[in-house]
Amino acid sequence: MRNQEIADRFNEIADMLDILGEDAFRIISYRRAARQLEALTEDVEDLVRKGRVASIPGIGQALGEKITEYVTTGKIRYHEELKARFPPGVLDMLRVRGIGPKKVKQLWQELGITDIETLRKAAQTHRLSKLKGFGEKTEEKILRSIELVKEGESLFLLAPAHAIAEVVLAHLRKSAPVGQLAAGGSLRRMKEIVHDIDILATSKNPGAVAEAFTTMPGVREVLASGESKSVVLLAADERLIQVDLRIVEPGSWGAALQYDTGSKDHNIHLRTMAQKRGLTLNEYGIFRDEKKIAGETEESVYQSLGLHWIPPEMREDQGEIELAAGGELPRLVEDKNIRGEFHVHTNATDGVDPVEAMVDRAQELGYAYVGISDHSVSSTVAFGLSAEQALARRDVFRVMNRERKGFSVLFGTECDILDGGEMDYPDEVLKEFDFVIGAVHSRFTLPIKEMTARIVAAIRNPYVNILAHPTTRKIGQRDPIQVDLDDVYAACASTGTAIEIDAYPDRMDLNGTQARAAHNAGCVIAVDTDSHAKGQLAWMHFGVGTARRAWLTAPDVLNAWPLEKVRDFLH
DNA sequence: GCCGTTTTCGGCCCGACTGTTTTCAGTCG
Repeated sequence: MRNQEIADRFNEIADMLDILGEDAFRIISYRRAARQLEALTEDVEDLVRKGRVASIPGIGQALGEKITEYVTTGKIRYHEELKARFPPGVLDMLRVRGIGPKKVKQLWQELGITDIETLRKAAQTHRLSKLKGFGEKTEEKILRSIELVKEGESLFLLAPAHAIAEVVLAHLRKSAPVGQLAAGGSLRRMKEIVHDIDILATSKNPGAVAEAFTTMPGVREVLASGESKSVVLLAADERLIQVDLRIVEPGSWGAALQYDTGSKDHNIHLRTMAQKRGLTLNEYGIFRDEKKIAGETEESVYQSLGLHWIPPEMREDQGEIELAAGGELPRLVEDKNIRGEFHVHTNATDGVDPVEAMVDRAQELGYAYVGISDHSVSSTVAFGLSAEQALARRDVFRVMNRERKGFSVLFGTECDILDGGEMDYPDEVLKEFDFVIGAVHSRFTLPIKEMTARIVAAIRNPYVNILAHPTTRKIGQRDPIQVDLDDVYAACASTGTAIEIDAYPDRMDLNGTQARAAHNAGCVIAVDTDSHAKGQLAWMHFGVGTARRAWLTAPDVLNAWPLEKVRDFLH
């Protein structure tokens, strides 16, 4: 998959054209194409082979040719030519908050400043204030922003970001005169990575809400503060996360929530639709000639455009608006549809809680069944069990099943897939389990052909029921393995092997885009938490959110099935 | 640079906050 590489180059081209002061709409086209490539479910190389790149929205003749050029030659000549005109470091300056393309151009051409370090020194010695449009405050702001750039790119996992948002919401509910209150943005769309937190409130006294917001505990920097919008940097998990607050009148709640939730492309699509109908859509409502015709609820906004309400997780402009227009939106899986899960560890291997505690929690969550799947022998760092140790636990499961009326505990294993695709336990051991999860935990750097063959071989093992965390990525720590996911999906579909959305926060593997492709290839999806402690079973909410980003319905999700049907599938 | 039940040319989503300006450009989302 080279989608991201091409997206990065398109974004760089856009940055460079921006600094050069080229036509703004051309720049928008590059950025939009980059976003489309990042969200694409298919491998762009496949599309090139099939001559279908121009089928991607926002990709026409010129960008299609550049994509084809990159796929065939590994570079884009236009990108290289542009880049040769820029000293190294110039584009980095865009990462400093408050510095945009116009200021970069001024700094570079009028003062010869071409990197962040020189910029810092120039600000300290007040050389910047000589420039038109720069003043004392701008210098101070630049110095502070450079410090913040060093505190790391803000990349937050969904689960912790969700927890931070809950704290902010609780604070505002307690200490500010708010009416309605919610988090929007990519958090509400359940993206596995979020860069900031968007909070939306209604209030009759916006000033007081903004005051409570900008002075709440943990605020390190107030970046903006006005009657309708405030932005702060909040210290959380030993880093800084940007939190935006927007305050509107109750009558604009729905329009503002819709606006704040995004995605950007989804919103642009809606606004274009509104425009064609002679309407204006903004965060305050839908207007016909200055007269507001909708906006109090999200439903009213969508309805006035002839659309059904679209679940936030689907709002990526990937065809959901067309479905909503035809009344053909899928009925997405919900938390309450989940009847159990399969990927749960205990203190028999690397979990912290005993099996009884994990099962208790599963019952408290209202599940009908839970599968316990501790590690196999080769996972030495996870204290994997020998075949004898694993099978010796069967009696414990028999007792639990006798004692717990109306609840079933399934006896499983998360069995390593070894280098050549053979399983870590022999078949005569695997057949003793109620279910087997296959997983790669070693040799992550195999070349794509070997890795694909290895995983497909495991999928073809008749005792393997579920493929766990298929790409083995750990967000921010380990890249995904090189594997042909299309081959993996095809193998899973043809053998009746489920494929997993592992909802462990730094895995989220498959992610929504991939799970949608797996589903389209005919795979059954299992949503699991990979819990290593009882509190982690609650992460199912984020797994379900990811399943919803994949447009899955309850019948598409293995653990939303009744137990009898699950047993049939496992057999 | 893209795109088309008003268009193959002439449009392109819409608004808030800041700082440096005397009415607005730049930045950000």
